[in-house]
Amino acid sequence: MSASRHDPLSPLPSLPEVVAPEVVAPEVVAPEMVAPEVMAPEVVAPEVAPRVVAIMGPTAAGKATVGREAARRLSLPVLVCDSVKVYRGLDIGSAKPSPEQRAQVRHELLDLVEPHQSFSAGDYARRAWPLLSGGRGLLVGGTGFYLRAVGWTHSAGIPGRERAPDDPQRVAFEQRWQGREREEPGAIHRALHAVDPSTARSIHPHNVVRSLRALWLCEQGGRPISAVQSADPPRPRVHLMLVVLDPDPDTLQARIVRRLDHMLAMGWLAEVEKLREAGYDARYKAMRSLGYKQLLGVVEGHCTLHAAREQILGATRQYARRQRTYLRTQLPAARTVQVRDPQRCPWGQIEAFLDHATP
RNA sequence: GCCCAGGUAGCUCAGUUGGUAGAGCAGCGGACUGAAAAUCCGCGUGUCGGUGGUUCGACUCCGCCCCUGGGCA
Repeated sequence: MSASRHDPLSPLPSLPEVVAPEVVAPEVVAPEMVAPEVMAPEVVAPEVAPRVVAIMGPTAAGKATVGREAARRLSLPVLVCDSVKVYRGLDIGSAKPSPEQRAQVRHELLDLVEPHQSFSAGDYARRAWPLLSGGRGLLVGGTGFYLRAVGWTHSAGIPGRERAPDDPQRVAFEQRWQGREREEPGAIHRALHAVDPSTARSIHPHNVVRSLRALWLCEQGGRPISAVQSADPPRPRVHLMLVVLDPDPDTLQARIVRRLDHMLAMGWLAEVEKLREAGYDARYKAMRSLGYKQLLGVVEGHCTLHAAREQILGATRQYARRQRTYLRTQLPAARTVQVRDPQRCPWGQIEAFLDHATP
């Protein structure tokens, strides 16, 4: 079971905290054991892996404020880890830092692409790695999946993984299969089961997005993706300290409501109108982000602003819950601390972690 | 005051000829290998408005009362 948490090979490992120079890291695969194209080119030896503090947490937890304070204390730029803030023009709804805040503290990994462009976790990781070359890094954001892409190598050597979602060949492949799925529901998952039973078993048959993704990877790799993955399991590439901002539920709910109303007062709806006038509608993934999708409905006259506000609130709570689950279960950092009160961040621990073993 | 239509899960509503209830949304939990603010999965005891009656048995039939719409005065 490649993607199953029951497979002992599958859980993400984290780097050992102390690495003596003579110890050979178990994660580093001997070159003669694998074909060159399967080797992850970016594998780093543990002793030179960057030390990264990631301030993560559910939406509206107050990450940005803590992140800026951390940046000042640690003299590091904020590397924003957020899958919506990478889009230009999605400013108010994604709660991007203001120009004043950007003038005070350096922010990176914002405004990387236009809303019609595709952008993946891999793209994000490739942009983030050069910014860690100093050996220390501060990531701040809510997209755990992007942090995972930065912190661990994944499935090196699969040709398809480098192809963007809007690659013509990939688009043709997906359209062909989606057509078949419409005629014959379940066709994609059955096809996946035929070529890669163990991956198919780890994906629910109704999850067409992931089934299709896996099928594409099998097709591109010319063999089951589960085989590729077990030959090349994830390896940690940074020393990660995870600081999870996790306010109590009532506080978070109140903050979510307050922040949404603030965004609306700042002109979020006008921002969506402007984007739509520029041709960006629900066809584009960026515009299906939380809140943008609902406000697009208002702009197009399908629903009232009042109704959209209620829907956004509900969707935001659900999203916050998913974030908390992800951070709790999917990111085995070398060290994890939970912070209930953003005023009481363990700065001493964070500084000690960053300084430890830094050349 | 009279007539009609309703009162069932937090909300909107189903409930066939009587056998003590179930959908959607909300809520809660979970999965996650470069589409992740996406995608997907799981979780349903609620004085069936109240009360008296008919019945072996009432959300269901009958009486009275209360509440909410609409209509007539």
